[in-house]
Amino acid sequence: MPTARILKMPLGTVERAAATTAPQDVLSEGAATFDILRQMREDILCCVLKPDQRLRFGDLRQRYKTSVGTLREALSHLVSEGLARTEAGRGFAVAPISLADFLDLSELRVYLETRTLADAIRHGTDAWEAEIVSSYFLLSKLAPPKTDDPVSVKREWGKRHKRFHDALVATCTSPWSLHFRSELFDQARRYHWLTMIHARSRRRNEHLDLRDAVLARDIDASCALIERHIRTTVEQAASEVPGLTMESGRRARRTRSR
Amino acid sequence: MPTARILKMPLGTVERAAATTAPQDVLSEGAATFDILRQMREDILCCVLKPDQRLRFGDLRQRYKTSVGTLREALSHLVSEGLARTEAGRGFAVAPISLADFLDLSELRVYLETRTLADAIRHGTDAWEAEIVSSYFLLSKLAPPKTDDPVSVKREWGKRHKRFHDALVATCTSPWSLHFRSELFDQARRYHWLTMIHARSRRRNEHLDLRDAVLARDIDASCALIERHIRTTVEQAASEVPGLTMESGRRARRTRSR
DNA sequence: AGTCGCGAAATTTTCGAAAAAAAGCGTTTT
DNA sequence: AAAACGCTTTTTTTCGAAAATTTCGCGACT
Repeated sequence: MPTARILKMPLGTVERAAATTAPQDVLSEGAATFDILRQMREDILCCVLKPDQRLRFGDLRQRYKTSVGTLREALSHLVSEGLARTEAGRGFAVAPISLADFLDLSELRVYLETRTLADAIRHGTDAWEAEIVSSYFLLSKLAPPKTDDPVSVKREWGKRHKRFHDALVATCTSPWSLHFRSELFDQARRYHWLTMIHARSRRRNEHLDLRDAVLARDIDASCALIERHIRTTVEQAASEVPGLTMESGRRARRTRSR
Repeated sequence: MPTARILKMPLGTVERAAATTAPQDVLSEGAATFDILRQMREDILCCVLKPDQRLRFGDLRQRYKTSVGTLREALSHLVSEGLARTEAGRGFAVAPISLADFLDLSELRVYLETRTLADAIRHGTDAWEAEIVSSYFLLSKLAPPKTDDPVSVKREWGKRHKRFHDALVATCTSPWSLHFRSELFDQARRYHWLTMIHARSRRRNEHLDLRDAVLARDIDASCALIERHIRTTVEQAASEVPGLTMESGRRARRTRSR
């Protein structure tokens, strides 16, 4: 069973806490390419590289201090993950965002998050609970970042946020579900930064409620909470950030027409 | 079964716009890298490159007549698709197969196939029906390949089989669902060749039944058919091909110890 | 016997330059 | 004025060799 490995994993490691046993998440941890890939992924997720932004090799080479080949391989991965696009002969660009896309992926997310969470609760262990407690604690020590917070703060919060959510579903027995869940979670992260900019009073204790429901092994309550967690964010985005989310569609068309 | 509830669940409300742009299926059709990628994918899907087989650059370079960089990029993609694995410094290998994996991915497939099919039927058009008729016709002209059929025959049948199934869900309005469905469909293809080897009398008209149910716009019947289509194959594999499906686990270990 | 170490061979990873393709631009043509 | 052409510049794509790493084989040591 793949879960066995998760359980043995030391809980202190901040980096790759969970989801490592999924079918193909692991590229090759030690390689330099992997570092570049991770950096670029973070930059896209945190919107340092903005949607629809063109990714020229000249710039990238300078930014990441590496060769074209390595970059190309990393970009290739990002395309597969849906974080970048490429057209023959026209290089790469950050994947666009749109309200339609956010709605679509959130809909699937609800299914995958509830499915994996329910299964994880059924197969929960002590180590699983411990990692949930631990990762929640780390998350709670950081306030959700505001618009003008430096990127490093956003990055760190994003990391802890992901770690917490990964911890919740870590004991799910379906590697494929976990894999797709993780991919969609990352996709959603891009939209989160946009909604946060406009979010006035942050709804407070959703993560705490979630943690407690999960630790109480209450499947129905947990799934209901995570479903609302996702749906609330979508609705917020749909109503509060219409300008930004629609903007990318225009920009995408402009790029193509030129 | 939870699937009954799933069938009635309508998809998100506002996905019309998203229907046109798939998330990331298209790499870059014109490029040479894309050709190599497609060739390698086919070779893995048809088990010309066998599960757990190591993919050395020397051999690959000769086989596909291309450079290391290009190969690396293609392999990189295959890893993302879950058709290959890689470990830092140890190169690439074809992804292993196992009964557990087949069971897991089939379970998710049932959900994604029924979800996309139901939505596609709701949004069906004349062109959609025409392509279903056409692709079914092409599929029906070829008998399902036997064990000793040449690879080219298997390849062609596989191509038509995929085209038919793609046609069924073509008008689904959820790009993400379509994307994941397609990925899992390809994964399942690898297992199909193994089960076919042992399948005695091929159950005949499943595709025809499916076609007619879909054209009649009967969502419940269509979904029930495709669900059984998937489940039957899994059960067949589980009971009839225990030796083969279990073998890969051993082989994987052997490769590593070597 | 087992294993530890060390050099040789095989293999992977990284790199930047050459080739190919696209974009930009000014001039000419309709 | 808009389209068409040919030129230069920019950017992408492809390639194979150099560097780094792992694997293998063999002899010495515990």
